Parts: sequence; C-alpha cells; structure tokens
Amino acid sequence: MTPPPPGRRRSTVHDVAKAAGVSRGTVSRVLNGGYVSDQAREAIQTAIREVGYVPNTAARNLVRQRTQAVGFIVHEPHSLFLEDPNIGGIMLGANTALSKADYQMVCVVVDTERDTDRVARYLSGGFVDGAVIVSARHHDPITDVVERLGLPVAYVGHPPGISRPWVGIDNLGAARAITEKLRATGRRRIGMIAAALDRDSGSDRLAGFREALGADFDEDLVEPVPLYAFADGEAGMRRLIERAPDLDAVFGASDAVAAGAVQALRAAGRRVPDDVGVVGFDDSAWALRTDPPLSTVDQPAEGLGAAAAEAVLLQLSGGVADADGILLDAPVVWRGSA
Amino acid sequence: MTPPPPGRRRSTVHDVAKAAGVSRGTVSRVLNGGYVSDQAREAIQTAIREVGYVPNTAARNLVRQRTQAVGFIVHEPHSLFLEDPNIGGIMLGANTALSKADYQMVCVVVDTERDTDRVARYLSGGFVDGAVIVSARHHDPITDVVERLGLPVAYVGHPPGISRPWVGIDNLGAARAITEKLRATGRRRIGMIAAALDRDSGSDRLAGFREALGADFDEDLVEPVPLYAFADGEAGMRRLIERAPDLDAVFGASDAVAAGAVQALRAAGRRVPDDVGVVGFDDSAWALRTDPPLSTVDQPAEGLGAAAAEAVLLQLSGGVADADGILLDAPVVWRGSA
DNA sequence: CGAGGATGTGTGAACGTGCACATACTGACA
DNA sequence: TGTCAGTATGTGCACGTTCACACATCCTCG
Repeated sequence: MTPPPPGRRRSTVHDVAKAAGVSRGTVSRVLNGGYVSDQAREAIQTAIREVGYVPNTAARNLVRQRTQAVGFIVHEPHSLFLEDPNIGGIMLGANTALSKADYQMVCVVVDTERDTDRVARYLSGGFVDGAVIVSARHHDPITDVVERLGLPVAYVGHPPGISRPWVGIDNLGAARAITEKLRATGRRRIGMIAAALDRDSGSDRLAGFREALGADFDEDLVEPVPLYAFADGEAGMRRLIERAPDLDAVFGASDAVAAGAVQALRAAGRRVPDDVGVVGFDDSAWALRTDPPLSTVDQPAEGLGAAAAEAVLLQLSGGVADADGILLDAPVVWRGSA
Repeated sequence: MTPPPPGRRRSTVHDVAKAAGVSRGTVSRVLNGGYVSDQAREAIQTAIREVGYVPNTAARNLVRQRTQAVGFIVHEPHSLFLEDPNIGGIMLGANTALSKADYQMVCVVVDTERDTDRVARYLSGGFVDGAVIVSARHHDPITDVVERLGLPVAYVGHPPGISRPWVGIDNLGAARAITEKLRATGRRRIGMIAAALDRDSGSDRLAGFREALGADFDEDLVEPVPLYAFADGEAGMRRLIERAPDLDAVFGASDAVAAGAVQALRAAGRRVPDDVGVVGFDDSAWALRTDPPLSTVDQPAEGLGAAAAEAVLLQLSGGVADADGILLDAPVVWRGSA
C-alpha cells in the first residue's frame, strides 16, 4: 500500500558510516555515548548533516525494548473532556515535561466501555513505556491492567484502592480554606453545591466544607449535583434557593458550577456579592468571566500534569516514585464574588 | 537502566507457534491474512490467548516501514491552546477517527521557536506516518518540512500558499450570513471587533462582514485586536464605543471576543440586546455563558478534526486527497444577544 | 620492559516481525 | 496421467539499530 516515501530512501547509520569512513559502531557511539576520537566524531557529525540522517525509532525501540513514549490517558466522556477546564492544562504540563525528557506523549481518550478494553489492550501491548492517567475510576479495567502489568504510571487525582504514585491538590484543605475565608466575611447561612461526589475530588471538597463549618454544618444546605458543569450549578442553585431562601453564601464545587449559581441567583433577583456571596473552585476561565469575577481556588493544572509526568519519568529511569502521592499547593484567589 | 518488565518476558510469535505446534509463518498469516486451515487457525487463536501474545509494535513498524501513528500538531502558544474553544473538539474528532482506523494519535504542541525546529526534526524522523496540523503559519518551518518531505498531512484551516489538503469552515460565508441576519433585525450602525487578522480565519470573517454590509460598510466601525480572547474583546469594545457611541450592533470575531464586548457594553451602561445587539462566532461554551446567550455561528470542531484525520488516512491508504480543501457547514445559531 | 588500565575502533549477533519464496498436497480437467 | 490452479505450510532474509565482544593502540607505573 504505502509506497516508500516519494523522495529517496531514508538514510541509515550505514550511509553515515560510509560517508564518514568509519564503522556503524562508531556512529552509534557518537549518538549514544562512548569513546570516540575528536576526529571521528567531527567527521561523523558532518556526515550526519550531509546525508540528512535521522535515527529510525522503530529499530531503536526494537532493540532497546522500549518505545520512548508515554501515554496520556483521559477517562472522560467526550462532552466532559471539552468542558473540563483543567484537562488542557494538565495535558500541556505533561507534554512539556515529557518533551523535555525526549519522550513523546500519546493521547488516548477513553469514552465508551468498548474503548476501555481497547485501551487496556493498548497498554499491555507495549506501545508505551508508561502512562499518565487522568480521572481514573475505581475498578476500572484500565487500572486493573496497569496494576497487573506493573506499568510505570502516575495518576492525576487519587483513585481509591490504588497504591501507585499520584499527584493531586489538597481538595479537602483548599475547600476548608476557602470556606473559612467565606465565613470570615460574616456570612452565616452558607450552602454548597457539591458535584461529582463519586470522585475523590468531589467528596473531598465537600468534606473540607464540612470541616470548616464544624458545628454550624447543615446537611440541608448541601445540594449534590452529578457534574462539575455550568448547567448543574444553575439547576442546583435553583433548588437550593427554594429550599433555603435565607442563604447568604454558596460554595460551588467548581467555577463552572459557581458561574451557574451566579446566573441562577441573578435570575432569582439576588445580588452577588451583596445578598449572596459565591465562591468557586479551579480558577479556570470561568472565574474571570462571571460578573463580578469569582473568588476561587487556583488549581495548578499545568503543575499537576508536569508532576505526574515527572513521576512516570522517575520510574522509567529506575527510580522509585513515592506511592503516597504528591500534593500541590492550591492557594485561594480572592476576587469580587464574595 | 530500564529493567525488562518486572514480570516475565513478553511473548512473541515464536511462543505462539510453539504452543500451537505450527511455524511462525502460519501465525503471521492468522494475524495478517492468508491461507490458513480452520484447524490451524483455531489452535493458534487459542495459543495466542494462552500465552497472552500481543504483537510487538516496534518490530512490526520496522519491517513495515511505517509507524501506525499520526501526529496532531498544534502551533499555538500554550496560553492560547488553553483558551481556544475549538482545539479540544478538533483533537477529539481527530482522535476518534484515527482510533477507528487503528492509528494512534501523537500530540505535539509547538510553542517557542525552539519547538518549531524540534517538531520539524520530529516530522522528518519518521516517527509518524502523517499529521493533522492545526493553525499553521505562513512559511512555518513546519509547513516547509512537510512540503519538502511530501508527508501525508491535512491542515485545519487554510495556511496561505500551501497546496495540500485542508478542511475548514466557510468563514467568509458564515460571517456574511450572521451579519446579514443581524442587519435584518433592523440594526443600522454595525461594528466589528476583528481578531487575528494575520490568519485566514480572522481576515475571512472580516471579509464576510464587509460583503454583507456592502455599501454601508464603514471602515471606522472595525476595531482590530490581536487575539480571539475575552480581554481583547473587552478592550476593543471600549475603544469602539468611544469612537462610535451611536453603534447599535457589534460582531465579535469569536465568542470570547463577543463575551468581552458584552461585558464592556454593560460596564458602559448599554443594554444587550436592547441598545446594542451582539453576535459572536464559534458556538463555544462562552456563548451559553453570557447573559443573554450569544447568537453565534456553530463551528463544528469535532467534525473538522475528524475530516482532517480522514484526509490523512485517505492519503495513507494510497488515495489522493483533494488539495482544494473541504468546507464544513457552519450554521448560524440564533439566541438572545441580538 | 612488561603488565595493565584507558582510549579508540570494527564485527557479529540479536531484537520480533512480515514477506517472498520454496515446497507439498489436493482436486479438476484435458 | 500429466498439468495447473488453489490451498496450506515452513524457511530464510531483511528492516535499522544497539550492545557485547574482540582487538588495537597508547600511556603509566613498577
């Protein structure tokens, strides 16, 4: 089918060796280190430029028994993938760290169940040396495969029951911090729109909220919604106002949720922040887009991606990554919405 | 360094052949097609499962002279990559199309100049069989390399001076359509915040705007801004109101720009849509986020990605992709902002 | 002056696959 | 019965690299 590239054949070490008047071995040593005389090195480097030599990855991978590629696996429905403000940053951070170490990043998006099997097979197929896994689920076929294979991985977020390296932010602590700050402004009836409680990030944020309020915590002021989405925030806020009209502040589990809440509050005739203070979580583009801009928690997405990638790279270079997890700092960003 | 995978050695065709009592060749034929008796086929398939055989990609790539991977190359600064509402969709669409054809997608983000060289080298290194290239620049080292190598590619968007397959939307036609619709609502003084005029998408949208207004076009009502970003829209709108206080409608070159414009208008005491009608472009998350939601043009991001990927796949399977480009339909979505 | 390390180079054997080729058996047909 | 097409299988080589090993030279030190 695929004809050899229209131009001429790719040049190989042999061509370089011939052009430089040395043997393959010496060329290889120039590329991979070893004793080479200055004279030979120079001749070879000239020859490389001359014949336009670029090493053949497949051949190198074959003999080295590795692929110099790391998978970036996102387990989210497509719609969420587009909505999530962090994934782009995580990807970028991971990609930057991997490129720097001369690894390639291979993106894999897992949507349907069928995909899950495909990816599990993919991972066991040795296409990648390791993987950064975002938003894994509990007892995911993917995590199962990873555990069984002992593939070097790092998770972004902390899937329960997994004892592999992971990076995340201190969702609980950050949620507690921003709730405390909100409380310190004098608010008394503080509600929360809690999203994605089936994930650690969601349940930890709720736990932090609860801790900050202590004895004042009122179960009735928590409105659970399925996703970290704008529409969920809006709908949740509507229900919450109805149930607790005296509410004077609300913590949205994400900026999108908080933005939805602002919209619903405004529609209900409440002023933000005068009548109701609102805080979010993520410091995504949403936060600067609402009026007034959201007080929120800065989620260092690029940092998370980079840290996860580095944890994988560490394992790849023979190190042992700490399975206890790395928590990145997620500082409160105070703006006008509360 | 990297020790062979902690478990046991990966099994190869030899192991399968031995387990099934046949030769390597027959195993290969089961995998790649050819004459095989039912009996042998069954024995081999059982053996494959038994020994947990997964073909070695590197070896296969080496002998087949291809990598079964397609690059996804984004030439944007990191900050824009995160802002752009379309890139996620394009990526997703491309990834879906490629996975279906059993190709892997390798993401490459080009930010700095240094990156450009790295990627040019990467592309010429035979790491990928083809590439989907997003937002290429004119006389980009990357496009140069691609042209020189004759690498099968497809562009998303139409970099000038390139005669390779590309997919895009009819920016000019869509901009004309939404401007006409805006005009039909009775607006008389229609301005435009024109972004990214150094790219085909930006200049085409301006051209469409101009065409729709015909003789009524007023150069003075066009405010050029560098990027498709919220902040640019806000700043541009501020300047535009000052210059033309009698303006009664504005076309933002993107939803983000339009959202910024809405913000600036509101800050200036204008009501949307009562005093000033606003329309955007992209139908991104921004559109539903403003109040009222934006009238805009639906940019089929996933469709673009998929179409580009398919154009690459077509070339890879020996077909000749149409270098004239494919234009996807971009329908006007009318909401409350005008 | 010879042993032995440091430096420099060439050669052969893998790595795991796909493919061309050789081989062998079957049945149909002249 | 010989020939030929179709079916079915095994074998050798090539893909382009790295790595271990053998070998050669030089310098140093006892």
